[in-house]
Amino acid sequence: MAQLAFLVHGLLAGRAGGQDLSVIQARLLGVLRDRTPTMNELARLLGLDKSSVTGLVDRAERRGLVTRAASARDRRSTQVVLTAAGRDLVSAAAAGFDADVTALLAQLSAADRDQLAAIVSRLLVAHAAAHGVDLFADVIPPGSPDGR
Amino acid sequence: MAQLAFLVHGLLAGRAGGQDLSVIQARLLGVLRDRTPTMNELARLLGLDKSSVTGLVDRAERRGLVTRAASARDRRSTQVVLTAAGRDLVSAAAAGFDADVTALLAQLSAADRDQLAAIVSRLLVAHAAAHGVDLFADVIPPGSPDGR
DNA sequence: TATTGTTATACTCTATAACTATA
DNA sequence: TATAGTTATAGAGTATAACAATA
Repeated sequence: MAQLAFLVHGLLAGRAGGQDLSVIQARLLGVLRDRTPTMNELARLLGLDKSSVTGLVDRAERRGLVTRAASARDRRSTQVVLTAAGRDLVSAAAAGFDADVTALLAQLSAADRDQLAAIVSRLLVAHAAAHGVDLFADVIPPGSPDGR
Repeated sequence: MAQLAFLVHGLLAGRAGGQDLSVIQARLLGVLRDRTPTMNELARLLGLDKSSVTGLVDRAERRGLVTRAASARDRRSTQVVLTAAGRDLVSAAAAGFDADVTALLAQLSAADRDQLAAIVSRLLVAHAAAHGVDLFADVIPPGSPDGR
């Protein structure tokens, strides 16, 4: 299991790196694909301290991948928004990662592939049920909106 | 697959962190459990630049987890050796990780567990065969000498 | 000349603590 | 007072380039 985890993690890191992104930068952009959270929410989503998020967003903004926008409702808050360039980058990384996983699974028989998908799905559901509810709903790594 | 990879990776990071180890420090100690490689070999095993390994070993040595020993055959070389304290630490982390994986898999039926083990094993073998030979033999994360 | 390891340097990533502005 | 975000600071982890010692 650990070997598999390292392998898949390595595929992700490789595809992120192909776009000159670290894994955490890729996760940041991935989270922003369907949300415009505040800095605080981003810290919770990524499991980081808010000061870490400041630096993370600073570097992404410097590269033109995200922008900060003033919040309308609370003048203390800042919303982080993905730019078109950022969206292109994360989409390319996600597509590559999906292709990698597909290629990896292609080495199994169709029956094995189906079995694996079913068992892994049961495992994740059981784990989510055993621990808090949506442990995963908000921490989806880029390239896996469909759970693949 | 990505969710599972993140989950297992998180278990590993948590158990390493429980011993005040980063994942890379845990991998360093894990690699040293059955080897006394040179700095150069360590760089290859961990996939890092040799200058990165210098810093990694410096910090581990400062904590008394590893020692540097002059190589007998080549006076340019340094061999890195796990101390008793380092061995205790990595063993504790490995045992905890194994327990976590066992607990995770316990949520599946025995039949699913067997199926999963068989399929993952086939997947890793197929991947290793498709890419260079022992891609994994030398990059075993701590806690998984048995591939579990 | 080539190789082993370290050093100098620079950057990313992370956290804690102190601070500013707003609520 | 409490919260949102930034800044100051410190440290781990990483790489590139230059270096010393040895082969």
